[in-house]
Amino acid sequence: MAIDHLDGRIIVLLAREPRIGVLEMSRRLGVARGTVQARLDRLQSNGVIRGFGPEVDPAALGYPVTAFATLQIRQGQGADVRAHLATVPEVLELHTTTGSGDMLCRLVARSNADLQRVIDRVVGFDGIVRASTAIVMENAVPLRIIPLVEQAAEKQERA
Amino acid sequence: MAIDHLDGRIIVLLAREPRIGVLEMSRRLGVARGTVQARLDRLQSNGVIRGFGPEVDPAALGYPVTAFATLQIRQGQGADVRAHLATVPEVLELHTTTGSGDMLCRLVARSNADLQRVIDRVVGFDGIVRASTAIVMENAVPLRIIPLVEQAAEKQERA
DNA sequence: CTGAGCGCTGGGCAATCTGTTCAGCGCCAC
DNA sequence: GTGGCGCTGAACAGATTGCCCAGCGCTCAG
Repeated sequence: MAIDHLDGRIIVLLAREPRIGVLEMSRRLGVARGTVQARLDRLQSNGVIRGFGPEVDPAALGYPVTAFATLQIRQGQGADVRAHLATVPEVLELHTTTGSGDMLCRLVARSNADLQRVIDRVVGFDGIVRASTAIVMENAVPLRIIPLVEQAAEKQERA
Repeated sequence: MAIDHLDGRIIVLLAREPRIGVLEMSRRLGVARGTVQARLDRLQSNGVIRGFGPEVDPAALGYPVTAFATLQIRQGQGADVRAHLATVPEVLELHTTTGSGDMLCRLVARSNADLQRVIDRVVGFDGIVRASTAIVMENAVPLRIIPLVEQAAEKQERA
């Protein structure tokens, strides 16, 4: 659960050059290959590293428009709404939250016009009372993890 | 830019079993290795596949709390705010949006109490007028791409 | 103090995969 | 009909992987 400095360097290195391989990593980090291998195994079984899935760019797939929708759900319909949204491919992510809304979801669409279709499909379900949508204009900070990893690694100079 | 059915199968396969390797993929898909290799190269240079960075779980790093904050920015301070937020490790993602707020960011924290510290740091900056935060209770649909890839692949039975 | 457990090192092994190249073949457009 | 393009099936050397081992230093419990 806690990661030390070496773990941090492994993750950062991996994030910067994913195709790098254990051998090359051990060379760069100046440790034995077995060590890197053991650390990686541990990080993966710990769940710190979930996997190495391909990062697909929706824009390159023809879905350049991203939006966030805040949904208000009718009492007791949460499970149904979740199931409904899970069937919509354009829903990339869904969270239930505290606050003014009840759920927050990330959507993509082929165009602003197409976004209307997606939203209609999302909210065209009985349990959803209201939806408020914010279209993303610029992704100022793309999803990142390195700074957090570095911070976590520093705090834990060996668990 | 457009992907066909084979591209879709490659991506889906890769998403399900990231460690699979080109050779094994070609076996499973029933095509020649060179074909898979060429497709992969194309997908990557197209930008459809950005990379294969490790997926790190913030919760396993000691940051189990996720929240979304909607920020209102003082006119003309956008760039400064972006730069400020980029320096906060707990800010995993930042978008500028249309709608009631001006920016939407994803935050993580070590606890609900720690979230207060993070928010203070985020909003403790001159250009930010107001922040409204929603704490994530459940990640009903984790960030996913497969359904979208499948849809994109079906629409394009060979570009 | 002593012994056990643990992590890292440095080495070695066979098996596998990668990057790359080649010729052949079907298909489409010009 | 000819060229371009994509896929196949094969080959090659080079590199990497998964796995195992003995040795060594450190920490902790007895």
